[in-house]
Amino acid sequence: MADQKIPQVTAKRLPLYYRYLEKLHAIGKQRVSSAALAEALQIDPATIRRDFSYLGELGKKGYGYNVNYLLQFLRDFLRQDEVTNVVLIGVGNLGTALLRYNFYRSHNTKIVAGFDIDEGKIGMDIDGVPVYSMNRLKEVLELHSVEVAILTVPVSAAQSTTDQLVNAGIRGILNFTPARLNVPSHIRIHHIDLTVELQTLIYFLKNFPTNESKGEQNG
Amino acid sequence: MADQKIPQVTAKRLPLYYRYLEKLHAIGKQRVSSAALAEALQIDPATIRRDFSYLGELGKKGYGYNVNYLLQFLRDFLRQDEVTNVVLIGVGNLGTALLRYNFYRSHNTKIVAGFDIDEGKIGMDIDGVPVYSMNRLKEVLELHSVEVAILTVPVSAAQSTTDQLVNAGIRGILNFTPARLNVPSHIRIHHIDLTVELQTLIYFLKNFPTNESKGEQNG
DNA sequence: TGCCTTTTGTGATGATATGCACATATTTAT
DNA sequence: ATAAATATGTGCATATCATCACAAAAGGCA
Ligand SMILES: NC(=O)c1ccc[n+]([C@@H]2O[C@H](COP(=O)([O-])OP(=O)(O)OC[C@H]3O[C@@H](n4cnc5c(N)ncnc54)[C@H](O)[C@@H]3O)[C@@H](O)[C@H]2O)c1
Ligand SMILES: NC(=O)c1ccc[n+]([C@@H]2O[C@H](COP(=O)([O-])OP(=O)(O)OC[C@H]3O[C@@H](n4cnc5c(N)ncnc54)[C@H](O)[C@@H]3O)[C@@H](O)[C@H]2O)c1
Repeated sequence: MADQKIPQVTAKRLPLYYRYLEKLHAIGKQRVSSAALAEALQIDPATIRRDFSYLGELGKKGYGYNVNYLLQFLRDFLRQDEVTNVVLIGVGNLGTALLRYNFYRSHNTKIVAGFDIDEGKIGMDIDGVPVYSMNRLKEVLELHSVEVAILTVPVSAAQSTTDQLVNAGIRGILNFTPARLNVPSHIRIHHIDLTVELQTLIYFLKNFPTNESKGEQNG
Repeated sequence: MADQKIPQVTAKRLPLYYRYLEKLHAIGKQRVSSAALAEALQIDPATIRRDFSYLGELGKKGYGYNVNYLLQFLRDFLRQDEVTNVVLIGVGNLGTALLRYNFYRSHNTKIVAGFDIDEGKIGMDIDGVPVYSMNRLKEVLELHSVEVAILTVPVSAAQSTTDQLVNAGIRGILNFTPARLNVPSHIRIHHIDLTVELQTLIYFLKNFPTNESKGEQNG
């Protein structure tokens, strides 16, 4: 498979394409061109074609892309029909919001459990997701075959919690804390630093008041 | 000023440096090398030196960087002593979490108001931040000189809300909805798509089980 | 003082990503 | 059937970043 060759930026755009194709499918659209996708997603059409070209020759010249075919292809490629179970550590302000949202409704990802050290939270059920004590971490991860954790604890608890996660066999962490986590090299970490995002936006506004440059890739 | 020449990625890392320097300052550290910063922030030391070099010659050979000096320099450069007022549209799950967090405690950014259409929410006070009806948008933006909005409404309301924001004179939007917003070219938008972040993490885990590659820059 | 060590700032190179521009293939209309 | 219109896939130029590697400068120690 072409997997090994896909640029990181492309991998980040594929879910975007997938989501939009679902929408097109839902309204009965049969075909779509890179130009139409470009318009809707605000990505250059050549970039879109290049992205798809990494996966194979998915389109037809003079026609464009068949929505059903492309959708199905991406579904397989992104393994959208396998449900991935994840857990969330730190059921506070942000953690609760993410739990409530859950990603399952529209996606293939499901938060199956929350964890906290606050006795008041342990035992709660948030929109169907149970909150456990941290000492049940390993047990629950194994039960649900969980390999990915969302980390929304206070920054002071970030490293110790991460150590516990690594110990319990996690492989990937989506880190919302500002901490730079130390982990063995086989663990993958993605950082989402909302404070930095906000500050960066403000920085650009203050320093490039008349913004002609294209927006960068965010999220 | 060197402003015009700073790469986007550097601009995103500056707040990171600033935050860590504050920490060093707090524990009384006087000097720091790019190697030490690299270790703590998990960024290549050459990248750090290059980043600083865009701002001037801030270090001294054989010595490193003076923490106080660098901190003060970045404070000025990032205008960390000017408070930037922002508003938040859509006081739901995510919006409430962001409001509660607020960025003011440790940063120069303050959410001064929330907005919603839900009658049950209008008039509320969330940790000191009032929630207004959407028809008071222009008035409140002007009162507090707000130019930046955080958007956390349902995706269905994203474009119409954006139009209202643009109309009311906003210049930058931090967009948490999955919608690709259409705005005049002078408006700057940063997207934070949490679903895509999670999916991308999972994609990389599934496809590169033994991850040797460095993690990319995320937020 | 003089020598060795440390560490910067940056030229050079390599890696990754974007987007133009067009040959090519296919559709659509007449 | 033929021509015109459409839209892909990709070579190539350009842009943006990351990192190596080292001369040069400054510190620190004997
Ligand atoms: N809330 C936001 O909008 C926001 C924005 C930017 C960054 N963040 C970051 O996200 C993280 C969470 O923020 P928050 O506002 O939800 O904080 P919070 O205090 O509301 O929630 C933290 C939760 O973690 C739990 N916790 C504490 N120590 C723990 C431990 N050792 N193990 C397990 N659980 C533990 C607490 O009981 C609490 O429920 C913080 O690191 C914060 O910096 C949050
Ligand atoms: N909650 C999450 O963790 C999460 C994760 C990923 C993405 N998102 C995105 O963030 C957005 C908000 O998510 P949420 O879970 O907080 O939703 P939510 O339904 O809890 O909150 C949305 C809020 O917006 C208000 N609102 C609706 N229409 C409005 C309008 N026209 N003008 C002003 N306010 C309006 C609603 O009254 C509600 O208070 C959504 O677009 C969602 O896709 C949320």
